[in-house]
Amino acid sequence: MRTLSSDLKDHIGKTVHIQGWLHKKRLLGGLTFINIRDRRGLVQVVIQDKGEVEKLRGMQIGTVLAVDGKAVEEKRAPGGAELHDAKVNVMVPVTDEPPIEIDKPLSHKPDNLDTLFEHRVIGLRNLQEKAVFEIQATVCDAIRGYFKDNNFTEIHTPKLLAEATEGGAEVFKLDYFGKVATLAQSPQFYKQMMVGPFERAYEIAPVYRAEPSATTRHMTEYTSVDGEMGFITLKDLEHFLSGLLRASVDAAWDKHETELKRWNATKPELPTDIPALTLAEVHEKYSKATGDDTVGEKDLRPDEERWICDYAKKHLGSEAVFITEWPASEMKFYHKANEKDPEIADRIDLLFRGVEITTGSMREHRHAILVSQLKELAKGDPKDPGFEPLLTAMRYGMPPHGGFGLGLERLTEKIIGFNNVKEATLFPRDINRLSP
RNA sequence: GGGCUCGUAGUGAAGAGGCCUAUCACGCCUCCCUGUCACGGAGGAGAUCGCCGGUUCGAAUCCGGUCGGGCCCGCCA
Repeated sequence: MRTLSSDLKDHIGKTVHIQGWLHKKRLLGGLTFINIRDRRGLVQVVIQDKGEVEKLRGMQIGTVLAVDGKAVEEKRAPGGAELHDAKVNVMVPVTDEPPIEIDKPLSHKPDNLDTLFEHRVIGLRNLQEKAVFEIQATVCDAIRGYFKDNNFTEIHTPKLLAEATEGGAEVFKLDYFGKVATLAQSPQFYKQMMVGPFERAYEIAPVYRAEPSATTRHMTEYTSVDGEMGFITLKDLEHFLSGLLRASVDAAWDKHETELKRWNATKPELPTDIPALTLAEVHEKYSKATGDDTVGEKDLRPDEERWICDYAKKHLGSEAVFITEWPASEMKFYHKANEKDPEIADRIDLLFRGVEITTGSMREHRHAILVSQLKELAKGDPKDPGFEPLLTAMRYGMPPHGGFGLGLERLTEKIIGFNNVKEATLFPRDINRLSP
């Protein structure tokens, strides 16, 4: 029976069998300490028998070991317990020296990120590095829980599509048995259609963007958290997103405070209702403060996103901020213009610690208006197989509805306090990286 | 796609015309060490300074090209 590192203290005085990876060797002459890593953490093994130590000669970090020994309470040991009288069995010997060291923090300096990703397979064995993805898994769990608590149904939509549809982002094209298929840039139309059957639906899945962007915010493949709900208003969406962000952050801090502090993370300040500013207000404040005139611009500059987040932290008591009242002239064809002011789109962006993590909007659910917006804004053909199903949904009854897309890696990045989204991505994909 | 910037042992860094036969730390190998936990100590191996060309008596160092990173902008989320 295998005992896990975390359970050693429950077996004091007993002989136990542990299995894991050699994580660290410390040879002190007559006394040798080794750390063994398993899925729960590390266990310290003390070896005095020269013959047992000799079995580890030439064995590199990463060697897979099984060790039998006696669990002993020991104040001087990490975790308060350790293994004595160890009998070592090398299950899988490793004699090649690892390309990077994993028992100390890996360099996350921008210049060294390439090395970090090149040796990702080994680097993730570093406890601090793998914690990034344990935190991400917790965030993902929290998001699922929040959706579930709000009566959403999880869906899985196709990533292979017939046409380039949404407009905006470039899509990847690929050969599909002689036809051209595209990779989904978002589950946008499918999640909207699924409001019909489910009223509330969500998906957490990869999406693909063929934009040749080389920034700290962009990848060609990322994990999109998509939600869509019927019978709501833009204000409802705002509340929902406030709750979603707080649930994510709280779960991460409840479960991983130690790891987050090791990354020098601070718990973000987030009020119950995240403050909202209009796009015009942001331009005005930014222009006044920096002397860089952005008034009248139809989007936010990256520097404005950073600046307004600093502003919100200092003056609004929040490290996240909603941006509202976007120009209707720039909206996607499936967005809905504001009923009272048709110059404004019912769209809302959520900025968190300097980056946009979410875009949400009300969708145009009235068939006739959607058809005309499709023709005018996207120059699209309603008969196109890429658009036709969405229009069918509207034709046969869709309530006012809205939804959002959230970048899981950007959220994780900013919870931990990284500056590059790729640091929060297991195996990042960008314009020049396809491997590992 | 544009601008700026960086490529030096396995990893991280120093060196900015001759002090370089290239320095340091970690890792690796050998030896010493019984409470380490980024253990400590002694010794050793490991780099044609990304690549190609040029300037110069002399290039890791200057110039041009090239390849590969990074950051910002654009595009986008």
